Amino acid sequence: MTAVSDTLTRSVEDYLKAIYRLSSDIRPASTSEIAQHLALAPASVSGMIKRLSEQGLLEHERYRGVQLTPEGRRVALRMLRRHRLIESYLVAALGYSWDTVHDEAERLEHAVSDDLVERMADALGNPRVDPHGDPIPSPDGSVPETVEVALTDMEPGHSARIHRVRTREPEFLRHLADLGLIPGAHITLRDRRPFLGPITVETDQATHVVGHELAAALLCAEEES
Amino acid sequence: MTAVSDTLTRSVEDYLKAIYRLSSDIRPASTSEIAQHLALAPASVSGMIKRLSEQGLLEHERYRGVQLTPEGRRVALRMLRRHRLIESYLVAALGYSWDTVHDEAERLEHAVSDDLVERMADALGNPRVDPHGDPIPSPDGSVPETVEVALTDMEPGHSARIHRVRTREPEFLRHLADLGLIPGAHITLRDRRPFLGPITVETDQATHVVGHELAAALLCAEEES
DNA sequence: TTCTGAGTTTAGGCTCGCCTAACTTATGAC
DNA sequence: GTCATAAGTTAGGCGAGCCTAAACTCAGAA
Repeated sequence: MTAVSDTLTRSVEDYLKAIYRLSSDIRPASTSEIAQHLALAPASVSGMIKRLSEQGLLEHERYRGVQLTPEGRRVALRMLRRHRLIESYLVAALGYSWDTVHDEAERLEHAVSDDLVERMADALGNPRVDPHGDPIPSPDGSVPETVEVALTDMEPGHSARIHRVRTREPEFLRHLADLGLIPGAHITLRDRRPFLGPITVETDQATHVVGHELAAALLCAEEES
Repeated sequence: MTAVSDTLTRSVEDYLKAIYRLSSDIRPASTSEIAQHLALAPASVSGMIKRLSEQGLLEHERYRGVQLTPEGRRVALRMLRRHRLIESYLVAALGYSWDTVHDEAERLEHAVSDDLVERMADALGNPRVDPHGDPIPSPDGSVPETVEVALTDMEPGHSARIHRVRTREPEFLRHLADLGLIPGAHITLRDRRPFLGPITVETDQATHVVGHELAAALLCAEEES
């Protein structure tokens, strides 16, 4: 068996990850979006798209954008599993904080073997989410669906549990950790000012006023109050 | 500060490691040796040697061979530290056996950050040797000197402690582990047949007869008997 | 319906790191 | 001292992956 994933370069893996993130079943990813995401010139992306669609990793409709094929999605999910498990391992086993793991994982995800990834998973007891609350795809590529609502879309008075944090900015992450606004925390929305105004949120420890941008990064599961 | 080591490719790191291994203060590494070691065509090595000597990482005397400059040696030792610490970590923390860690470390050594390497070192209590008994260079690049003699060069009746194992062949390593011939083991040479004949060696548990090739891979520190 | 501009693709060029083929150098046998 | 040969180097080529500049497409405004 010679799986496609055996011969992929680091670059290709990054393209597929980016396209996975930027596209959906109903919306293809555009050349310029991908270029932006990877910090490359659009022309470079066009070239790579051509190669990858010839390899059967994505579908390309000229001037319209790209979607992953099942094979391409398989690769992307494999990278996502690696990335999130590596982040989890670095935090749990080597004392990294959640605002510093991203770059390290970004490099390691291309270098680790499947064996090592699964050993890390076992050592952690096969976690289902990473330190930011993002779900870890299973080895066969399934991702649990969850219903989440941004803190900015909740109604005042409602309670919820923080599920995921949608930023990777170290400053944001450190600030959120300082306030106790981390995955698993129980919160109640107290006030929401209009026009992207600040949000007042109560944790089990304290009450904080946070900016709209920060609140929008917090994805929550609402609870009966 | 922009250290040279910030911009090196995986390939360059491998060349420097190979040259470190193949050369000494008195003997330069030859083009064909390096090519052999890296499984490349000699012409490719010639090309890379040119680039690396222009970068100040090695000294090249045409048709004579290459030596590392202090800067080149610094890079090589940094890679060696990484490699050996990664091997140590994988064995100690993730249950790898000493015959399977090499390939994994070979890829990871190019991807880890200095920070991660030092965290692994700390987690292990800053070991001085790796699972094969090879010394781990310190962060500043110093390598402890040790006096070692191959089992094939010892006199019958003499006792010793196994320091290092000079092979990476998984089959050899597994076999040695089965016999208890691992770093730290106390042994006594019982018999040595001439003409590269078999060696009889006694451990604390048993007595084994091993082939010359295997015995030559065992580097020992002799002890008073 | 035509035109314009944003977005996309093509054309051509570059470096890295490898290759093979052809040439050059050093060395040791005679 | 000459010369055959092994070792090393140069020349030229290729794919990956990036770039800039130029050409093309599509969609929305006039």
